[in-house]
Amino acid sequence: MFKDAAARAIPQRQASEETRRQILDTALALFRERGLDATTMRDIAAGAGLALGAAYYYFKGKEAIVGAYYAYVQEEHRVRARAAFEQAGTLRDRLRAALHTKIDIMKNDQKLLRALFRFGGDPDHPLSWFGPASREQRRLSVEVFEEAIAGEKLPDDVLEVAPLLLWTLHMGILLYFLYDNSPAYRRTRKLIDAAVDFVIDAKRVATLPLMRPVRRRVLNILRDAKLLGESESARA
Amino acid sequence: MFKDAAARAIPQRQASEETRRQILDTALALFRERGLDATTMRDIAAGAGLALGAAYYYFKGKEAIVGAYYAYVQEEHRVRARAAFEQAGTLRDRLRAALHTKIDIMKNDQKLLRALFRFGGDPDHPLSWFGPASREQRRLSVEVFEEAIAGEKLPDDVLEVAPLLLWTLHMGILLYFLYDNSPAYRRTRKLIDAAVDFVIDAKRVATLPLMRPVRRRVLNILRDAKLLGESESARA
DNA sequence: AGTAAAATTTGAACACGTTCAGAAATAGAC
DNA sequence: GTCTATTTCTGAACGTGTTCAAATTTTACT
Repeated sequence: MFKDAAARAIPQRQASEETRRQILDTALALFRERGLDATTMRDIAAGAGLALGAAYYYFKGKEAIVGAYYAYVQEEHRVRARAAFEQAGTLRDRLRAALHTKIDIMKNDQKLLRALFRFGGDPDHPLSWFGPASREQRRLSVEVFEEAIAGEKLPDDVLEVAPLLLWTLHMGILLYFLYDNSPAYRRTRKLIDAAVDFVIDAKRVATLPLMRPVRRRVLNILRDAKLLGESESARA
Repeated sequence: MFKDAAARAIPQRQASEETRRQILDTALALFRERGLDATTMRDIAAGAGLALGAAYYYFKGKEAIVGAYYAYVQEEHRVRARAAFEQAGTLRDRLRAALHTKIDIMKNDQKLLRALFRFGGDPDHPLSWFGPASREQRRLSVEVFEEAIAGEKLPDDVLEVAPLLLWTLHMGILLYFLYDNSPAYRRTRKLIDAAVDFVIDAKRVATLPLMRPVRRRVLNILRDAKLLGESESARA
């Protein structure tokens, strides 16, 4: 039948990967130009010089193309944020970089992102924000914020929730970005800076020893809600 | 041509409103049974004993039917929350009531709600969460939380943001509800109770005179982001 | 009752996303 | 070079949401 799974996973034709790219590039160009809904699979196939069916050979469907874009955004965010972290010394700089780089990547794709957000609420959908299907993508996204606060001296319990909270903030800012129609998304940029300043202050207050009981309460809420995995300090 | 606008607004046929109801009820029954996507407009029309086109005479499209359900949820929430407010004395009781009644209304429609959430991210969509098209619905929804805290003695600035913050919390809980697969949505119920307790505590801290500068900063962020309308205390 | 206008209903038609049976092109073995 | 299996590609076909011109029913008025 076939040699083995590993060998079979490698594309036999070098042209294959190129064709896939061609379809993806054509699709994204059309999405940006006319929007997701106004771009038909027939348009995409024609633009890539192929028949309709060929597009479905490379992508399971229209949403899968959007999914490929999403994966690109995450990977690019990782790369750019890390590069920025090399230069940025203070926590403020690192948090700003983590958020601004994300907007940098998506700044030309507001319409596309709006369409992507459609699938967020449905846990069973492969492109949901919190569902099991996008678990890996989410992990990578949270990891960026883990790295952003990596050098900080923080109590254990804060270390445990901080990345999740920052990721949530980041999702909120993304949502704001979707609705932002100010030139060059200046309002989103300002919101990021203001939000980061607020986070810095909140950190100062939240890490006071006095606040330990409050932190424990928040942790317990999140754990009961299964929003946070179990951990050592669970039975306190 | 016709008498006048007022007379014309009244349905000529009493049967008309009944037919509309019939379509809506059939649609919702099918949505609950098979889900939104698996239910076709042809199914709905057939179930209501009509031809396909008739369904489009009463509803602009499939999404409009979902929109009608959404409007029902809001109205029902208003009614139930107010009834509960009559009985509930403490702020804790009132906030709990405001949130629990909402879940009560939607508890059989998780799948439908997931489909509704699809449109939330797109500002141009009539069913978006924050867009101009759903402004009125949103106002009604925020109003419930205004009423929940109506009797409280609160500083002006807190009064200004509190309903918006509570509404945001409520949206977050809704999102959690969408993903909750615990029996009888017990996790969502627990989260509501815990979140309300947290809000009560947060209120206690946030209303301290000491916290006034912090409150002003938050207010300024929200105003700069246009998430809050301008007001008297804007130039402080 | 008769008539015209309006409201309601019909079902064919359109463009879309997706599927699929098979055709064409290519790779690998001999 | 020939043959076979695999990859790649084609385009017709299906079911969908939506539109629309036309048919039918009801209302309003004389």
